[in-house]
Amino acid sequence: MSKSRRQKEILSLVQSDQISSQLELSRRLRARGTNVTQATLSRDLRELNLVKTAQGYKLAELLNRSNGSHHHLRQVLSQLMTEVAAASNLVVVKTFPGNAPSVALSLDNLGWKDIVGTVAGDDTILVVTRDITQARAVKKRLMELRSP
Amino acid sequence: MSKSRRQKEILSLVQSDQISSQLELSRRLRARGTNVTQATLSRDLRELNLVKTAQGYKLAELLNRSNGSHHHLRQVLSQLMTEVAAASNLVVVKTFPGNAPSVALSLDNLGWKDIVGTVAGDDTILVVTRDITQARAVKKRLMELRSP
DNA sequence: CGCCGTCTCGCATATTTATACGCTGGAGTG
DNA sequence: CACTCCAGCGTATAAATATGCGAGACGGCG
Repeated sequence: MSKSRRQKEILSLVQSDQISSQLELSRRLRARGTNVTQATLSRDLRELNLVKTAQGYKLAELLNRSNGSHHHLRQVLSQLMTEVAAASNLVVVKTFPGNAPSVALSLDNLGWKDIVGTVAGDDTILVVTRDITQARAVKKRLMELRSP
Repeated sequence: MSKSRRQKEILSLVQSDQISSQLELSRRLRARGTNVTQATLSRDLRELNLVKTAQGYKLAELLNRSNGSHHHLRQVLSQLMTEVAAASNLVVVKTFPGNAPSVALSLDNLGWKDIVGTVAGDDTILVVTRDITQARAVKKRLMELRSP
């Protein structure tokens, strides 16, 4: 069985089931008639850009969609935000240097309907809402997020 | 030093430098005055949702952006696409069952300017282009991608 | 105060992953 | 054909990661 065929099987296995070790993957493949050692799988996984997560191996390209568990977003947010202020219909979020882009992405992913969009610099994010009231509401919720 | 302070340091370290093992992370933290064992880091990394990639530990939420190396996208595409056909201004891409969403995402990420957008079902993707000519061109390039 | 219950963490170790090395088979070349 | 290369892989093992267990810290609560 060719390398490419094997890698296809790996991708489809990994996407249908939760595989959490290379040994397990090796067993599953054997059950399907493909016989490889863990060493080869280690190499395959790197080539396919699969990463190990708490929920098994995942395609790195897909991690955002499949897995946007809010818990982690909040975890990240609470760790990286340093200040939150409202100004007119904007909320200004300060972060540790360099982390604004990550935090902004997390904010986007929260899916809050009163967040119209975000713009991130290096350590500052502008969160755009529709009006002053929404800006205050967002600020409030972000503050609560910081110290649960 | 509190757990939360330590986790903040981990996030910022991991985002500024390339850290590829927990031992290395432990050393870097020690240099900054934070002293922890590998075991604790293993737990921290899971809580922070950091995954190990060939380029070091990365925030799972960010993997798309930081790391969209086209090589891997193409690898994924070539593995999962089974058929490509053009129809009017659309390109119809067939994939292995269940893989259409992944492939569609990869197609989006290619950044081809003649791809207006994609819609994915379970094993079929509609790729929308502006006209017949673009559809043919996209089809051609996708076919080449499949067998290099 | 004394007695839980809960967190957090280190230690030791089990488990998992990566890799150095060497073999093999097929492609390309003269 | 004979020869060289090299991708691909297994074996053995090194390296890295996860975890069972218990200790200490801290906050209620009677």
